Amino acid sequence: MKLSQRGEYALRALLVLGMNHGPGVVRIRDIAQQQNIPRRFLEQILNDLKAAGFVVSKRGVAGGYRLQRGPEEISLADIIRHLEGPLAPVGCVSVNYYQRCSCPDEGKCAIRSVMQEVRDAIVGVLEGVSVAHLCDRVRDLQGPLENPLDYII
Amino acid sequence: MKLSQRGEYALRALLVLGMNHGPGVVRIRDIAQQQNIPRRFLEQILNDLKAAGFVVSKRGVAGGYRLQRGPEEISLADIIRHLEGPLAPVGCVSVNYYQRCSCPDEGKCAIRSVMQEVRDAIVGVLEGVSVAHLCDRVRDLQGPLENPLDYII
DNA sequence: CTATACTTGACTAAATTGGTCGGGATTATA
DNA sequence: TATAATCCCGACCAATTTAGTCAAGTATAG
Repeated sequence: MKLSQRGEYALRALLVLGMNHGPGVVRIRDIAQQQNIPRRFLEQILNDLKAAGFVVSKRGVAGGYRLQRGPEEISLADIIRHLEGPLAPVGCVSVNYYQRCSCPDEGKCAIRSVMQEVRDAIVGVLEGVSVAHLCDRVRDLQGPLENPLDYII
Repeated sequence: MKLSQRGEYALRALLVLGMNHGPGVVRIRDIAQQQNIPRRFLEQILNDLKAAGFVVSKRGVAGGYRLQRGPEEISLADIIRHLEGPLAPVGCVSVNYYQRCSCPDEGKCAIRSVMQEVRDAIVGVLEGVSVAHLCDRVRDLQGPLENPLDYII
């Protein structure tokens, strides 16, 4: 698993939406400014996240984005799988994006058995962290803030 | 961490060299045939592994390759780091290939803290497995063989 | 009506991936 | 010493991915 720039931007955007979760909606422009993400690129990314059902949008003047489900219900594993494809280091140990490899017998492939362990280790971490958890970490890491709107991500 | 085709070929080649470790030397051609790797491509890869000090070569008629150090002394982490760069999913949590990211304070970045855990999980597995361990796994997975030269990788 | 925001799809430059190829240097052995 | 086998080295190439940009369209609050 490797996180591309696009993937990192997506996580940051979702985290902002998580921190501001509620009935209202956050503008692309604000996310882009706060997180220093090229605006046009972020448009593309959020559009993709919308198509995938992670966020919903509202158009027009007071428009913007909001998480579709609650932040507790979105795991980093889900997000990254959608953005980057397999979490596993090789296709032949991926559960969601399995791809047979060229070795004659996968059951007896030593390299595969190690990669299996790597996959499990990665997935173990990422399945266990939701957007809500991420928000908690933001609060923990930053301690008590003077101005509660000053959080950094 | 994602393993490219090149990386997988390299691991397979090193595993073959591990299985045949001794004073002698193994020809590129044999490795390529046994593992179904394009010969010219494998030349390139082994050359790289040689420059990195994982293997040594002998030129001329009875030439070939052999591991430079003992198979117990080469960890998969070392190999993959050399072939693919950082094991970490993002540069800002990589120990050996650290790269500062754009967030204002890494110490307070929630995403980074998760990626740190992912990195540790990956490294934990790969540091713990050497080429010798891989060879053991090959033998374990394949059980008692009729012909001891018939092992598959 | 109009300014603001999201929407859609095309486009692009640069880097990475997965190789191929030609020819040169070295060496065991006949 | 000739020669065939083997490694060595650098250039080259096509396809894919990555990180964006851009233009023009659609919806909507005020």
